[in-house]
Amino acid sequence: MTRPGRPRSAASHRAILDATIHLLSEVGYPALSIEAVAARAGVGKGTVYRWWSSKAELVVEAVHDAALGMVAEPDTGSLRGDTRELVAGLVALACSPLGRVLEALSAEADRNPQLRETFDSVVLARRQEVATHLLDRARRRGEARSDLDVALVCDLAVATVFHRARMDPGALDGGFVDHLTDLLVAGVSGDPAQHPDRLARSVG
Amino acid sequence: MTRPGRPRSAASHRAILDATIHLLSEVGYPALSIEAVAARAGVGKGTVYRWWSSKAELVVEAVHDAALGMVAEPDTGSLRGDTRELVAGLVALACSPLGRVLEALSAEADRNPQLRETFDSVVLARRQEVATHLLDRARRRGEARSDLDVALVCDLAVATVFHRARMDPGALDGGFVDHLTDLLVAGVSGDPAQHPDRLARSVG
Amino acid sequence: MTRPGRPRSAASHRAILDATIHLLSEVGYPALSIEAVAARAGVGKGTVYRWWSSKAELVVEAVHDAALGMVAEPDTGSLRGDTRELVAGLVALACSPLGRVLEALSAEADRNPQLRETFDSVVLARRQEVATHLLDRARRRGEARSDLDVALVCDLAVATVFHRARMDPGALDGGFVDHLTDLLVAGVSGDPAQHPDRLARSVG
Amino acid sequence: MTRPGRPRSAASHRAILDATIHLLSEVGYPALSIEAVAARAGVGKGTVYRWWSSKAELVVEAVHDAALGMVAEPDTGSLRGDTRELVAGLVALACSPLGRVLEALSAEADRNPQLRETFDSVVLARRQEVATHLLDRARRRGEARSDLDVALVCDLAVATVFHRARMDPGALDGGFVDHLTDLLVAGVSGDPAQHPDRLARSVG
DNA sequence: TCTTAAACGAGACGGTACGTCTTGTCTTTAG
DNA sequence: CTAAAGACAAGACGTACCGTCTCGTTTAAGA
Repeated sequence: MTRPGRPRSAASHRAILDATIHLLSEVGYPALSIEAVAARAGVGKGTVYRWWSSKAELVVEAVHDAALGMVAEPDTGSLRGDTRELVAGLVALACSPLGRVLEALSAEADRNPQLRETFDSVVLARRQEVATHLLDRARRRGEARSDLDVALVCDLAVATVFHRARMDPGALDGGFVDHLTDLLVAGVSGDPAQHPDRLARSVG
Repeated sequence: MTRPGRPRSAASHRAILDATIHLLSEVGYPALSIEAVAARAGVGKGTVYRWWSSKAELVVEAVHDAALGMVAEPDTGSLRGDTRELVAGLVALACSPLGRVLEALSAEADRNPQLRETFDSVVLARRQEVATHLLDRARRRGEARSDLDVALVCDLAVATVFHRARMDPGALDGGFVDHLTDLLVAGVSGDPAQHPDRLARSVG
Repeated sequence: MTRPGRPRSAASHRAILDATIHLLSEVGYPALSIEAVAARAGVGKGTVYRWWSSKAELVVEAVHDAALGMVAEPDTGSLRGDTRELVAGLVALACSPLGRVLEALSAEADRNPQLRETFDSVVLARRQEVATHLLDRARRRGEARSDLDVALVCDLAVATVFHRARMDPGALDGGFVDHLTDLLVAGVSGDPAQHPDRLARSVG
Repeated sequence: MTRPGRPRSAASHRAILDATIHLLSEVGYPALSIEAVAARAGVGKGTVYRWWSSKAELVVEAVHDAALGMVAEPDTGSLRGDTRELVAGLVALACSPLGRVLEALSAEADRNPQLRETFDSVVLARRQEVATHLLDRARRRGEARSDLDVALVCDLAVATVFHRARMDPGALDGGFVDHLTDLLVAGVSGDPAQHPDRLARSVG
């Protein structure tokens, strides 16, 4: 027993999500208009409004849809190798068409919790998971400190890559990946005992 | 010998810049409208358009005007102390009203080079200078590696602070400052010899 | 031997025609929507469109359906009596629910020949027939001129009644019927010889 | 001391009224859209809405504006001559572009009192005035009955002309004018004493 | 003082996009 | 094969601003 009436058109649904992603990457979030999405998708405005009640809702679904399965789990055997791959993956993402969309999203994140959550789940969450495993392995090999804030390390990497992508996209080359990897590995493996305050604390 | 006619009204000028900063911090860059600036400043729209030909130009001047002399040079005697103060200063900036404006600016930076340059000169340039001195002193004390990319370290700090301010403003507390300082200090002082490539290079 | 498949629903057919008439009398022709007809008839939109290809076609059938046998043939023995009854019948029609529908129809007649024809056949044709007989009898009694344009006299009566119904429905009372009858009878029985041109013609 | 701000643009005002009249004559009242008026006038929608709050209001002004000084006062010396000129004037009006507009207006009159009033004041009022003078003169010459309802006579003429214009525009020729004049003159000059009822009444 | 001319406030202008509504058509499942 | 349901493309609705423009008024320097 199904609902009567004409079912939702899969073609329209797809066309709208695609148009949204393309327009987002071209004009950014604030300049994205539902009218333009409908026109680009070859669809009536009503069809968009029927299924998504706001621009944010539409963007959220479009981004989730576009970002399915985009993080691989690196396991090269060394902290440096794994980190480099994670950073390289981030750079690849930031440089992809979806990257421009995500930049726009993060830019809007402080004004719309829905978008913040989307950026978080698409860019950060999976990477934190991956990074957690990565650091566990590293710790077992004695390559990493045990008092790390994984979320902070992830934010460090993500923020820096997206910041650079925004401020100087040309600089996102292999050298950048190397240097950032260096800093992260050093930070992650650095002996906290070097620090007098922490030394004092751990002694006391 | 001055131009004939009524001179520019200093009061209007000030009122417009102030209104711009306030509105920027309230609604962000994309939603900032000249109409609203004019209304808030108690000024005709034409007066704004007479002196600034675009929203970007207006924002650039307003931000520069608001950001005069906001970075102190820390010198605590230790890398960790100096770093902590730098980070704390960044957090303070990001949490200030101007901080919200700058966030918005950095968000828009990938669409407008003029804004990128402004963010760069107001937030990054002076801090890179400060960080350079800070690291020089640290190196002289043997606390820092000698092969550091200062710009990258600065970007790391700035990007992370502003990223957190965007994604989770509540988390910008003392603990955050500590952890970020830890990571930066570890990264900056970390032994590059741990890296096989660099090891090979230093050996060869 | 019947056609295969589900037969046309007589109930739907009736409900649609009735809904059409009621809505026509309420909102008029231009504001009549197939959607509203379907809703009022408790029927799917498609069912209406299946059987009538346009609003005009639907209205034409509905009006013909509603107007079956509505003109009686007066024969009171005098021109005045017959005329009064004809006019009274027109006023009754114009005041009836169907009258409002016909007004709307005549209003739209200049944009749609199909509607013109319907108005003509429902309102005018039968009345011209009646009026022809009426005037024949009058002429035989010496009450009417012999050079009358029957169609014009009919139009005069119909147009005036419907015009008044539109412009001032409250004025369609017995006095109005009297006065209009007066004018028509006078016009119909008036001596054409008063007219110099016609005088000249009849002399020559 | 005048109002501050830019004054209303006379050109836009004119263009909007003209566009309204032209579109009315092309598509009729119900199909007239403010959007189309604005486009045709080369004007923003907002400018139309700023000065007229509804379609009806706009149409009312446009029609009044277009109808300034369109009724001449005939005085040929005879009832027939004056009547013929009045009828001919009506036919000319109904055949003019404004005529199509007025037809549309009268069609809508039963749904909108504002439009009724406009049709009345533009088409009827001035003609009733003229007809009153015309009949006064005729009565002084003994050409007309003294118990006439001038408004009814006017309605008769106006309704018939507009009815014909709607139902059969091609028939609005000189012959039509002649026949209608005949009937009107006969009706107006017909001896009411011929009528037994009235005779009885006047006797009693 | 009087003249001059730019700067000013106000706000109308031509536009564009909004989100809502209704149109007639199309496409499904149920009967 | 019809009926009902309802999704669809299209486009007008009236609103809200956009950035430009055109007014009458204000204001200070130069004559």
